Amino acid sequence: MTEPPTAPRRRGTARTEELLQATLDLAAEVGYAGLSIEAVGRRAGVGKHTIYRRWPSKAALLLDALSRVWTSDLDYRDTGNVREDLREQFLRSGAALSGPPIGPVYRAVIAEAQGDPSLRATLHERFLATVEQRTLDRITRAQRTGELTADANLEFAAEVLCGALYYRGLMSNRPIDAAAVDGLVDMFMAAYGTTR
Amino acid sequence: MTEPPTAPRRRGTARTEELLQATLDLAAEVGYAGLSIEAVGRRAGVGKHTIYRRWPSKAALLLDALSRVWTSDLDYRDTGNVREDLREQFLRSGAALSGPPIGPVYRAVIAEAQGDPSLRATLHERFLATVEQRTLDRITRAQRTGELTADANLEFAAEVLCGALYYRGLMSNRPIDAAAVDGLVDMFMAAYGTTR
DNA sequence: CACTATCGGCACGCACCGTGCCGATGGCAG
DNA sequence: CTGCCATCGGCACGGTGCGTGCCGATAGTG
Repeated sequence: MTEPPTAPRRRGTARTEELLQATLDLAAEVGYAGLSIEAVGRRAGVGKHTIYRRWPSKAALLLDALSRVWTSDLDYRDTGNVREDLREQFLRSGAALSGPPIGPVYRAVIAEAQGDPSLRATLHERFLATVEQRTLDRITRAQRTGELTADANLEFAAEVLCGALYYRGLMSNRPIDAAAVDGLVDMFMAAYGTTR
Repeated sequence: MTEPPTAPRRRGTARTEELLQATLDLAAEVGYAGLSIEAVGRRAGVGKHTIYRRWPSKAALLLDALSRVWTSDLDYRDTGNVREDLREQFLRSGAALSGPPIGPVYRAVIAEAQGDPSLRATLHERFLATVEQRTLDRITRAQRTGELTADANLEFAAEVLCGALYYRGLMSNRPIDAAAVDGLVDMFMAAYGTTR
């Protein structure tokens, strides 16, 4: 993503990796509060200019840092049981969302996005839409295997599932625990499941 | 709320109202970007101290300003048809969330809340929990009239409904249009509706 | 009429953003 | 090996906003 494979590979590339890692470390240590460009620069022993040469804004840096640790939490399992796969995935995503470094960085991106519609669009495209898509893929497979009804509108269902999860994790202050995930998945399965 | 009926009614009370209104006006005019304490003070012709004597932080001011225009959008109708009542209410809430002054102020509160867990709790108690409760009330009535199945877990359902709505309105950049609301309500009714 | 709380105005210290300029450093071409 | 030049870290600047402190002016109260 941030690193073109055939780039001229000057010493800048290594610094880029260090800066992204420093951002994540900082998020893990001091949380959202300390996630400023200056703080990242201080921690990495780097002038601000070195950061601004790579990312046009604080939000861009945070987005890149987020994508560094985010993708690993997106792979749904496929055991043949949708209910269990969704449950397991939601619990895993919920735990990742709640803790460092993903939680603080995600929160920082959301805070930045509130004042910038284009950033909000980018956030949605790069992360939320991806999560929705993976969810849609999984439940579409379930529909094909007969676990879900054929006439279900799964596109909106995927958005509702992810939306409810992120709402609880990032806007509400309640934990994404087993009870919450069960309530969510139960409603989904009650709506579109074939095994009553 | 902010104005006790039997307050000693010094000149301070009138200023409080003016300041809340100035905050809302500012949100409607310049949006999220201009929502700073200093800007509110400038607009109202008021020293910052006059604001800080009333609210301990920027977030507290925004919360009070929000509750000034928020309550009017919470009254569900009860026509005897849950699906239609939910639909109508979600479309109305969605429109309110998208435009000024509620939209910008809400976004500002959310941005502030990302860095302050206690503020996040307050936001949830004062607004999100209220919305969920009203929704729960409405669908509980529907359950009693037989429109919804008796064994449905409506508490989580209410959270899912509101969560999906707020997710779309505040985190995603997609509009809360009829298609989205229909998809949401359809899933809910498919899960717990009795009229198949 | 005097008293006192509140007022608007101004300034401060702090933090951060984003930019400009500097001399130093290190990788690459010749 | 050597010289070149992009990138580097360091520093300073102007701008904005937060939250606080101090000032003299003002307006309600006793």
